[in-house]
Amino acid sequence: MSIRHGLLALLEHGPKYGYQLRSDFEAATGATWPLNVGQVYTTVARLERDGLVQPGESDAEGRVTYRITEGGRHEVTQWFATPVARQGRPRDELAIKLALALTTPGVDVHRVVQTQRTATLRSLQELTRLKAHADERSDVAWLLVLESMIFQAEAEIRWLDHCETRLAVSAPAPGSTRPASAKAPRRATEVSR
Amino acid sequence: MSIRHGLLALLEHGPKYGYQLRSDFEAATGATWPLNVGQVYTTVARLERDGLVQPGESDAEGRVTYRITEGGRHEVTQWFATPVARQGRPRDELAIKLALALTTPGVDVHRVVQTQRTATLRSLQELTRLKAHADERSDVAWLLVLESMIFQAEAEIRWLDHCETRLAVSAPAPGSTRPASAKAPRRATEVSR
DNA sequence: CGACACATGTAACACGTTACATGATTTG
DNA sequence: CAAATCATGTAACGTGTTACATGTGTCG
Repeated sequence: MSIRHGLLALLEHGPKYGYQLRSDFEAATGATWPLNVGQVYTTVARLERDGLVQPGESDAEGRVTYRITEGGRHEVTQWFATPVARQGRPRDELAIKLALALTTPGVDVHRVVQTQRTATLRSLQELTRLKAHADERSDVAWLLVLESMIFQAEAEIRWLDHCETRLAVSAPAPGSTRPASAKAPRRATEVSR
Repeated sequence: MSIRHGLLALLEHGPKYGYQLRSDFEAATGATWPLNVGQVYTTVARLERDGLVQPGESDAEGRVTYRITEGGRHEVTQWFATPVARQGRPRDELAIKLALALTTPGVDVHRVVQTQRTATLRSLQELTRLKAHADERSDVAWLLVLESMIFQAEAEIRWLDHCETRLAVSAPAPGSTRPASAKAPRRATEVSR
């Protein structure tokens, strides 16, 4: 429901038209998650269906605008007042993957963890680079989003390392390929920042 | 795609029937995310449609089992070998909410942050309680999932605190309601563990 | 017997997402 | 002029999710 509410919140600034909603949304979230234009129209249509927005007059250049309704305003207020619940969140694919990797025959858990760790670390570096870029332009919204992702990525790496130590205890020697090196799992290696 | 792949991975243990898949999935992920039985059947039907599973013979008690195919096995291998990409993940609702709260008129960002912080902290405590419970039973899979959520919750709280300090700088006095108290935002207050 | 868990499905819907069709306007 | 961007929409699909219908077996 992120897009739905996001667009709705944007409409509290005043009536907007489709394309504008898209660019505003991307601006507000720092273009971190690109948003297909078509989706704006489908989403707004659904919002209209639910009575949360109304078609407004065409603007000066003849573009179709949408206006938020009383119900829409209420919905937004509600949205901001309600914390995001952990239960309401989508299942964490990574956690599921690792949990299942443990019990699935023929799966090298260590390998899975390391693959993910590398990928996450890489994305963390990329994020840090972007953050520097956002710092210059002092784009607060973008900064917040980026930092959120950075914090998450760091937590993920910590968790992966934690998993390795835990697995190292319960499954000492991972079978075939491994020349008895690399005893302690690579440590968190905090990236610059 | 978590459920899809999850069920598929479970089928690598051998043929299973619907109800069994559900309980096994919940067992593997520690019942953290309850899974509606109906969904197992819809999902398995889609897997069959895509040629990743095949209906097997009925088992001793006459229950309809499903068997994983070669293609299915390949898919699972692929799944475990491919890291979960940040781009592929669903949009982070909390980040979006906060980013939009910044620019939406009439929204008390401080309040939003605090509300979320309280909720997250509460859920963190609940998670810690559950972890103790999982520790006793030494249920590794469940432990991993729980710890994943704990790490995430902690990161979220850190981030929220970070947001507050950042906001405190750019918006010193939040307008009307506030008797000039509470200068420094509540600190991270690491929970026991 | 009645309630409850087991077991299998189906129908319907929500949201997110992409691909495509169609114009108008701008710009190299 | 041609290409790109702006702008609006639609059609179709995918997964996740719930609610319901149905039947069997078990247990108090």
